[in-house]
Formats: sequence, C-alpha cells, structure tokens
Amino acid sequence: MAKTPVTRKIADELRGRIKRGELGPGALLPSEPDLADHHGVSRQTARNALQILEGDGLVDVQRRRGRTVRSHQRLRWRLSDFEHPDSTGSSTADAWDTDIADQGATPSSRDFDVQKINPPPTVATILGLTSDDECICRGRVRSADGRPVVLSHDYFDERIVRGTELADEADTQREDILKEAGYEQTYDVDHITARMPDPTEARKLQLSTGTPVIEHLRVGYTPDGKAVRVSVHIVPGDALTLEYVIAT
Amino acid sequence: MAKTPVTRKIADELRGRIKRGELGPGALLPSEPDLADHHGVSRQTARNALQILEGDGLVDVQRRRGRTVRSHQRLRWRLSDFEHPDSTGSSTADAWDTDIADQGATPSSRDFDVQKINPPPTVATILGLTSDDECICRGRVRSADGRPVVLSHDYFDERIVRGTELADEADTQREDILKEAGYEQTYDVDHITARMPDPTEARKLQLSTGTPVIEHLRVGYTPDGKAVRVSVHIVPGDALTLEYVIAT
DNA sequence: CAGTGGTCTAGACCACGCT
DNA sequence: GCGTGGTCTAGACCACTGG
Repeated sequence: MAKTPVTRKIADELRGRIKRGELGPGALLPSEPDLADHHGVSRQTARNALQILEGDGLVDVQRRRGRTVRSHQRLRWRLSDFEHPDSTGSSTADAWDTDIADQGATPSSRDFDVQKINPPPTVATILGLTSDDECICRGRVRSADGRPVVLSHDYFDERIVRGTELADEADTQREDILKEAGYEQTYDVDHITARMPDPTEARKLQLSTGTPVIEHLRVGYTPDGKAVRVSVHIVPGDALTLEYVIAT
Repeated sequence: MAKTPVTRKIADELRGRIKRGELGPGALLPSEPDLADHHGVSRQTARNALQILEGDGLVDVQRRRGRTVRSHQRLRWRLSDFEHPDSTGSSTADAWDTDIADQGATPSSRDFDVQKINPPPTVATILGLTSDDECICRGRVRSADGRPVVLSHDYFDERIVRGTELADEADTQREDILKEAGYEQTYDVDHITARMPDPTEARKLQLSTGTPVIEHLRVGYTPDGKAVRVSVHIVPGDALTLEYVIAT
C-alpha cells in the first residue's frame, strides 16, 4: 500500500519531530549530507525532503549554519472598532503606530510614495474607471521592529482628489479629506484572500520561501454606494494576525 | 551583476508570459524535455523552474497532460452582518448555503462529526482550559460545487455544553443553545492568518502545492468577556474571499 | 503505448561565512 | 579553510493515462 516516496518519508519524519516539539523553534536540522548518510540516500533526495519543509514554511535557511525550525509569533492588527476613530481622534497612521507599540514592537514607515497612474484592473473595476483613466496611488511600507509587515497602496479617482492633499506628494494623517471633497466615506467592505507572493512582493517584504501573503482589500463607500477609495494591503502570513471585533 | 540562476531565469520568463496573459488560464506550459531542450539545460533544471511556478501556486499539474496555468476565481464568504441573523432568522448553516447558492455554486456539507477530546493548546488557552480538561469538538467539511472549501471545527467547554444539543452526535442548526445554557454570546472576535497547510489539511481540502490556507478563528464571548466558543475555519486561499462590512 | 511527470543516483563546481 | 547550502548535469527506472 504505502508506496510513499522516500523523500516524503524523510520529510514527514522531520515534520513530526518539529510538531511534537522535539525540534523546537531555532533548533538546527540535520545537514543535507548527514541526512543523506543517515537514510542511505543521495544528497539530492535528502535535500528535496528538506525543501518540502521549506515549502511548508516550517524552516529557515541560513548559509553556513544550516536549516533551523522557524518560530511564528505574530503581531495583531486591529481592523475594526479602532481603525477609524471618531473625527478628532488619532488618525489611521497613529492607530497603527500605537497598536504596534502596545504590543511591545517598534513601528516605522518608509518608502512613502505618491504617483499618478493608470489603475490596475482590479482597482479600475471597483472604482468604476477604465484602464485609460488616471488614479492617484499612495504607497508605503510599514514595519515592526525593522521587519516590513505591510505593503500598502491607496487608490483614488484622480478627478475626485485633484487639488486636495491626497494628490500631494507628501504624507498626511488627516482622514476627512475625502469628506471635504464631497465624498464622505460611511462604510467599508474588506476582502481578504491568501496567496503566494510574486517576486516583487517577496523582495519588498523580505519573505522566505513557504511564506504566503494575505491580500487585504478595503473599499470605502459613500452613503449612496459609490466606491471612492481602495486600499490594498499585502501582509506576510507569518507576521500579522488580522483582527475583527463583531457585535452580534 | 545579474548572477541569477538559470533555473530562475526560465521560471521568470514563464511567469512573465503568464502574467501578461500570453499564457491564459488553462493554457499548457512546455513539457520538461521541451523546456530543457529549448534552453539547452538538463531536464532537472527545467523541472526545477516549473516547480518554482508550482510553489507560487501559478500552475496545475495533470498527469500525462502536463502543466497548465491555474485560474483563480474565488467565492465570497460574508463574515459580518449576515453571519449571525437575529434569533428567528435563518441559521448559520443556512446562511452559508444561501450565500453560496446566491453566487451560482452548489453548497454541500459532509463528514459532520462530534467528539469529546482534550483541547488543542490554542483552544485551551482561549477557553481557559488545561490540556487535561475536556471539550466538545464539532467538525465538518463544507464544499461548493463538490470542492471542499472550508474545514470547520467548533470547540466548547465540555462542562458548559454537557446535556445540550451541542454535545449530541447530531447536526443542529440552532444558534441559541449556548444562551439557554446560561452563556449568551454577545460579541465575536475574528483572528485571521495565512500559512501553508499541513499534510492532513492538504488532503482533506484537496490542495495542490503552492496553495496556502487562511486560518480563521472566531471566538465567541459572553457580555462579561468570557470566551465560550472557538470556531476554527481552514480555508483554501484560492477558493474563498472573506468579506467584512464595516460601518464607520 | 508513447509521452508525461515522479523519483532517485552519483557526481561536480560554486559562493558564502563562520571558526 | 572547511562545511554549509546553491546549482547543474547525465542518466536511469517507474507509474500513469490520454489519444
């Protein structure tokens, strides 16, 4: 019956030792030659077994040291109740900062960037634009303890935010700019999916193999149901836990 | 400068053709020998390139046919506003069914199962139990169009639900059982992370390599902040989009 | 039944970074 | 320097399945 490949058997044995805690976070796995000798297989076979575990996100690879068991403690990111505090309260950016700081980590932000571009297909559909229209894209990378944990892009119809601070090439914390432009946001819809990162995302977020990302889309609507803002957040799956509080 | 491995170059070339739509969903990729010949490399190298794309969840493998470009259309799963309708409304299970049906898919459920077990560590911590306490675990697999899309487990403190329908080995649609037991749920907290599936999950959800899962934890609380219910949902990243509506 | 992917071997050379 | 992983080759046998 069990004609499972040797490579899988080796991988599963190691996986078991990791899950049972026999090999705790940070523990060193056998090297490729060691593993090969111990099981009487070629180095490639041992290597393939180890790479299965990499693909499953269970181990880190460090040159010269070998492979170690990955630890996964995640920071929390509150996405309801605290994301949009009342008018004069702290802004979104501040909320992020304080939320991360409350968890004992050091928040930072870099690569802030504002562009006028043609909207990507997904965004165009949501905002009711064509691929020839223009939109304002405000991007940034948010980090915790020096590690990038969110890749954010906010998209707006260029005709709506023209002349406002949102079209400026400068950061802003104010949340009521759209309202002043006559487009008050009254509710959001969040869309959450998981997928593997593309190479660009993997690089910007410093992801190792076997780490998926959460794609978090937040669409802001006016009272009459017009979408006026699309926020795209790419989050390493091993960095954050998204959190929603729901009254029932 | 560019000392990128041949294997990556080949993978990136194919990735580009996929992203540009040159190779649309369902399109057949070159076979391993073809790719090897065309690039003047060994079959293993061509194979490794193709497996990078598999790891990125971009292609499906079909025996004898070859590798095809994967298509990803996702169903929507509403997790707020509609998940907990008022008392006499439709139940959670029904809400799922109608929600999926509304999207033109056929919902089904199987492998319903009730067990009395020691709680897994995560659940034990949340419910305030030790690993020696007992809890009731109610599991099921939900499918759409025959494909499993949610692996669900509900956990309750055994002492709380003892004697209620929740401890019975039968399905139930009623939502107010906990309330009758004196533990009314008034709010939920959802925790969402992404990770690679373990082999058991991959099997039950029929996942191909390169498909991450969303781990969705919903914790139900009583008015005084006691956690009385933990729902764990494992969702293939390419099957569903979680959706939250948030009033601001 | 031909051609696909799945698996495995035995060997080679390289880049890198601790010791 | 030496052992780690990173890459690549040339060849082999197998299981499966669509044409």
